[in-house]
Amino acid sequence: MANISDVAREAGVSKATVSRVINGNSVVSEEMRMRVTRAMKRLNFQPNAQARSLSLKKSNFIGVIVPEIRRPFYGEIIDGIEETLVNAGYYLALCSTHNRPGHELNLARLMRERRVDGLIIVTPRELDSKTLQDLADEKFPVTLIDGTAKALVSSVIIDNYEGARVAVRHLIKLGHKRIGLIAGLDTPECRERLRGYRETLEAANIAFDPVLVVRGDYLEESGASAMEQLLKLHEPPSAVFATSDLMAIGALAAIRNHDLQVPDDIALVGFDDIEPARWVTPSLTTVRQPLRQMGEIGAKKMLKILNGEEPEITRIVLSCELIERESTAPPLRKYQRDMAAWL
Amino acid sequence: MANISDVAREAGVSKATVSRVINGNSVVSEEMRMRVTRAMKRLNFQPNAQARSLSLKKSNFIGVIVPEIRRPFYGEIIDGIEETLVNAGYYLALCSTHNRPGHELNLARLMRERRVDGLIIVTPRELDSKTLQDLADEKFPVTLIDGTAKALVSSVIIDNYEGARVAVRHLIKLGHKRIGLIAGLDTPECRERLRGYRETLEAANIAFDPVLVVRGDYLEESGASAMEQLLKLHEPPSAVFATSDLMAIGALAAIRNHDLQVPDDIALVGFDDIEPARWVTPSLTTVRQPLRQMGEIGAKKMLKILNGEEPEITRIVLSCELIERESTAPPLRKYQRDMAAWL
DNA sequence: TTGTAAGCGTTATCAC
DNA sequence: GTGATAACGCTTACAA
Repeated sequence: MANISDVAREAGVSKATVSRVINGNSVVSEEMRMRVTRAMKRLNFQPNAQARSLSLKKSNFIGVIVPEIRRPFYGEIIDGIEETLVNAGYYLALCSTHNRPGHELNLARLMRERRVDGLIIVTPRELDSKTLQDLADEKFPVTLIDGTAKALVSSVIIDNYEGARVAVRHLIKLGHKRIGLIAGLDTPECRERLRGYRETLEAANIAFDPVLVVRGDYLEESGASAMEQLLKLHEPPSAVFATSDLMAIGALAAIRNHDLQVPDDIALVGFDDIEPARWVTPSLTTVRQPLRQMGEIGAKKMLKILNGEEPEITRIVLSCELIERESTAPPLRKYQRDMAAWL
Repeated sequence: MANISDVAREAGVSKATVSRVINGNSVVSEEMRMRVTRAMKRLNFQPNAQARSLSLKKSNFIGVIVPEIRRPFYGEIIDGIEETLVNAGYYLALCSTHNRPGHELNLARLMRERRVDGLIIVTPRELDSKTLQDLADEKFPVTLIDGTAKALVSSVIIDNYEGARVAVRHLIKLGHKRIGLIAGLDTPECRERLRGYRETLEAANIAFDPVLVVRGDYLEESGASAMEQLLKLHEPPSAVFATSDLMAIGALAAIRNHDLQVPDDIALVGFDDIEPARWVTPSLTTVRQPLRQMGEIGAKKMLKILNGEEPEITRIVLSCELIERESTAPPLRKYQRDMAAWL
């Protein structure tokens, strides 16, 4: 493949002139410009962005690290990042930890060697401070999406506490008093949701009952087995708040296996609002996370740091929104059953 | 950040020696190795992979171009690609066309300037030959997943004809005679599925009725409106084959809106077997595409080309598998209704 | 076994 | 305006 020297020779000018024509920032005479342009055409010249990066000390690549690519939850975030970065002339170096905890930081080092200009890490976990702090100390731009770290890096998260409150408040308002919680991985995010759950109950004078709290791993299967546990209870809940839609979908299946109905026998609220939440029957009432927007905001923050506009560390907290669908209703049936018994 | 020269100075050796220690291929005396290693530690040296690439004329980046990242269909493929490539020491430069037809080739040029070592293009469409052929002519490694092109590049696709046959045969075997088709975009892939549909019907002596074929765009909404059209027919189908799960899910909603039941009033078969196919009610009978595997195989082919093992152009055709779930059944109800009328 | 020096393909700083 | 020339940070003949 032709390079600048080839073009320079072909056009009978210096490399410097060719470079000026390519970048179009310096002044070049019209004649030179034509000669160079024509030579580039003839040789089918394509500039080597890699060499350019070496000289400029800027690769225009941003490393993006996610736990998993295929999960729509992350796909949505990545899509938001991608669109924002590409529009600004950056490229994505994407890699996945395949859910290995702590692997983010290995990948971060690798990406760093690749000389990415910055790093966007998407994770539900709390990251070990050391490596991250090293990066921060070197003034290397890092942005965290969905995760937390003690290190001084910018982050975009949602208000998990408030998200949980909204969900539980909704159930309480419908008349539920015995409300189960299917929690996710033991992450700061989920602890916040647990706190939201607990405090909302207590604010409504409903005693917190640890037996109603079961832990899953955010995925479908764990939702099903958590629900199984709740159904085995002496006094099962009339409503359940699952801290991910996937777990809610699993719970739905478990409930159905017991020949019970959602929402009449058990009301169900999810979290995330991934697309399939609309597709299941009954469609899921859930707490929407602005996933795509989280990606966009994280990417925009990165761009600002890269442009030197806003080097300060920010912690952006987005709020969630309750999406009411068919999986929640007042605890009707039970009353009806009781009433039927009275008559 | 420290570079090789810094390390060389710190260790009191030449750059060449440092380089040798880093790459570990040449023989270096134990003493030198120690001195260099210690110097690297002291300076917290991280080699610049970019400069290395420039020298080696090899970036270890593979460009991956997809229509959309968030859609599980592509997510699954990307995940397969990612795992395979990362295990082989490569990195992904990912970008999305955001479904703009033809945009693949612009991105291909951009990635090429970035000096990626190869390009994996995921697309349902037939690509314009010219640009692709240019790349092929330059011996630039390109692999196509799911798409086709007249140009001479390797590709991984599924047997769409056979996939459609399997689906339609299943419906015929159940006793359906009036079978609708919700087709996707007008791509070679979908034309094959249409052909499979048509020829399977004809092989069973069922006349092909163009009124039963409606076109969608593979997405949910289009499936719903296509189904609406089919339901408006004077004589609606008793079974429908949708060429994507997303369209099948849309169709499901439309059917339900008309107070009809799946599978009793209308049986439904999808295509793809994305995760949500299992989650909807009734769960979808569908034709499984080995998505992850397609990504893996495409990536492996790329690795082989890169290693010079298998430069020939191959066209790998994977077969699909029918996954029977709850959305298909014999056209029972109708018979029952007719029988009821007789009594 | 180690060092010297040229090269990878750009950009940027100087002169002219 | 244009052209030498020195970086950028690494690898690799070739020499010693």
